Amino acid sequence: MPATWTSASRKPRMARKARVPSGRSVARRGSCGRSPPPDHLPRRGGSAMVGRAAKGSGVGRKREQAPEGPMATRRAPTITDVARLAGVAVGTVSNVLNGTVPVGGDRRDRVLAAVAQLGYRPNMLAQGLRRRRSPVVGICVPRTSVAYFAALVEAFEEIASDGGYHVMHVLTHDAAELERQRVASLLRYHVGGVVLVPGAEPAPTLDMLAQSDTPVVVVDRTARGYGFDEVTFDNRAAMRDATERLIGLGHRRLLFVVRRRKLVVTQQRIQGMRQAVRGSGAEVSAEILECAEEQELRTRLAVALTAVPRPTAVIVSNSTFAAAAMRAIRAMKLRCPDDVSLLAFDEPEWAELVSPTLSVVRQPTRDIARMAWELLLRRMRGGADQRQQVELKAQVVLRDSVARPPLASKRARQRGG
DNA sequence: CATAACATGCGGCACAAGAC
DNA sequence: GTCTTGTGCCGCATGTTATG
Repeated sequence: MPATWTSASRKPRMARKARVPSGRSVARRGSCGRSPPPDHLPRRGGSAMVGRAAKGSGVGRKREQAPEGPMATRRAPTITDVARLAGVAVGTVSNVLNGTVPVGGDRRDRVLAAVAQLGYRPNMLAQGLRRRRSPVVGICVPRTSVAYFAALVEAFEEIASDGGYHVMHVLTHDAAELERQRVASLLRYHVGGVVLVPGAEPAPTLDMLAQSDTPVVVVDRTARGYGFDEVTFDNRAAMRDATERLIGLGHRRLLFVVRRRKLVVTQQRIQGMRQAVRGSGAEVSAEILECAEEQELRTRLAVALTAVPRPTAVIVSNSTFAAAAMRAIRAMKLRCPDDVSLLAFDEPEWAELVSPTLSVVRQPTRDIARMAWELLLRRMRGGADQRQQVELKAQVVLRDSVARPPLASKRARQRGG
């Protein structure tokens, strides 16, 4: 059987073969023939029966013969129930609720009253089926413990919701296989589109998405060679700016703590850091420390900060690392920023609540979400032709956790008298 | 204009028929 | 008896068409 029947290929209902002794086939035939099936056979309702059911002819599905009211049948009320209670056609209910055709006066009031009385909520799966468009879009991010991803999901949900869509949200926990599984489950739900923040090894997931017809927008990290629309921010420039600001304050020993060195964004940040170091003309050491988890970071950062000479400024790649770094610095009885400065990519809500307040690279989260939504919507509506790549700017916000390094501030005090 | 009737969308499932 | 293939039902909301 073809996956889709076109109107040309679809068999007329009357012409369908009724198989005996298949009870359901007979029932179907009875329905199509517009005469009630024998009483001992199951009856199929369907909208064709609605008018007669609405008029109380007593012809309808078996379940329609159950006691009236949703509580009696323990199923969610359908548009048919609303129509029957209001004494109008199903199409009229649809027209009232969707405003497709104006329905006035008493009928409209009866429909709205029936909706309220039954607590009717349109079935989105059925709507999607009929409209050939899923009202749900998927967003897949590595984790929501990172403030940036949490904010991204929140902003995207808000924007998509304003557009009449719902968001199904999955997490990959930075594991390639989980990422593939989670995205596969989104595809099984036939979401209308997918926004993906890819992990370090996204090829299987991206291959799968490329083979599906689902519109995709890749966010935050690039996916070269796949032709997906992309929304990123300029990590290289952001890191270059941050590094230049630190060097400008007198820092000469920098430590960049990352979760995954392999990530494209991490590579870009490292490049930005090196560009700034080269451009400064000063003798600056810039080390990279790769830590998979927060506990590992606390241990290894403690080791790094006992080195002689120790780093004077630490840059971390996200908010959970920022919290772990603060703990490590405190545990070592070091002072931030007097002994070591701290700057984080990502701006958690607590950045301005802690002491010292946290310096950050602020990602344009809301703009990223809005742009991702616009691109996805364009793809879902079939209006997109060429691949779009949008790169937004991040902003370095220096607060109390960044200051001149110990030696530089001593010299500055001496110069100042 | 308002309404009723009908057709349609998709995929899982049950079932019949045929092949082995 | 088992497996494969093909057919049609079922769920539900809504767009389209015919009718009053």
